[in-house]
Amino acid sequence: MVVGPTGSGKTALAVDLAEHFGCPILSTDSRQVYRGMAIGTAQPSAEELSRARHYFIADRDVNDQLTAGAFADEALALLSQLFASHDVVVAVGGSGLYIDALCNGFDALPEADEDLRRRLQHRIDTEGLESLVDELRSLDPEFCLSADLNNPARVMRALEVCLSSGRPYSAQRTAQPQQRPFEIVKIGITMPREELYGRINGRVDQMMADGLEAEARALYPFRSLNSLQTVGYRELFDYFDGDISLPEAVELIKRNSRRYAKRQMTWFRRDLTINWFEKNSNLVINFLTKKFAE
RNA sequence: GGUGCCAUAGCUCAGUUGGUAGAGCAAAGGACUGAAAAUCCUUGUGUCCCUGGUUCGAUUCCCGGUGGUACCA
Repeated sequence: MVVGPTGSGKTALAVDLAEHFGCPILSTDSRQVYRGMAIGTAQPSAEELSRARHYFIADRDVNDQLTAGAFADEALALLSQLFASHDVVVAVGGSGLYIDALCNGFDALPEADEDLRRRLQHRIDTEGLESLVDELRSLDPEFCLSADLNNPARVMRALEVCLSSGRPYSAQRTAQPQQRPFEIVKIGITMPREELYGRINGRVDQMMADGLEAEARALYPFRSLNSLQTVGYRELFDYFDGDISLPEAVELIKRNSRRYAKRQMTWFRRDLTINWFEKNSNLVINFLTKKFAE
């Protein structure tokens, strides 16, 4: 499994590994799964796609929302098939929660409930977040002790679980990693911050040259979908609305990509099972070959 | 060339009636169990342009310099 911040060169490394080990690639990216977002999400190029069989790349409509839990279920089912004919499968992507769901699994909590979420969101808009926090405090006081009660997404999810299961959220969380029927070796790509930011900025310019604006224009009607809450599109939607200029939108895409990369690094840094490498396919291949021989 | 104005955090600037300073943005650190490229939390020491003077004490006042800017020539 290859991880690392956006723009670090995960895709290229994954293709090299897949080619060397003669295996398919499973993407663990929450946005590259959608069709019509090839440029903005930096999906693998046609050339890269031809060098290895890819899964979870551009294989669903933007309306067909994938969530972390559903992804893990689908990916596990797929992996059990793939491992029937392959000793190795390369997974690659930067979505920390998706990776966690796949590697460690989630506790048996209720899934997202769209209707309930709409109602809760409406209450936040009309009564304020504090109203939900008060209710959550009565249903799950323990969770409120350690939770980030300023975070609407967290409060809503916790309340959603309490309401739809009838039990406190905190009582249903075990933080117990689940066993997987395969061994996971995590490879992380790292490089100096300055170099990474330079790559990210350059890649955004390249995306614009490749036609990101037209791609975003085509997705504009779907802007409210979760799949379009994505760096590279939201900023251009604001430009289409006339709220900002095109140069401003491009600058914001660069800044938000940098911030995204930083959040990814924060996430990955605490995973002590990751083996970190500078971007160099041969070193990684040597490392893995030795590892697999054990 | 002359005159006025400006010079403070990476950037844009505020401020100190003389007691070494603070906002926004950028940036950094962190959190994360079915929205996760989402969402949220925390963090401000900087030769206050340089030399000299006045003063117990100057980033602040004064002389000179340098750079920028506007107007006049």
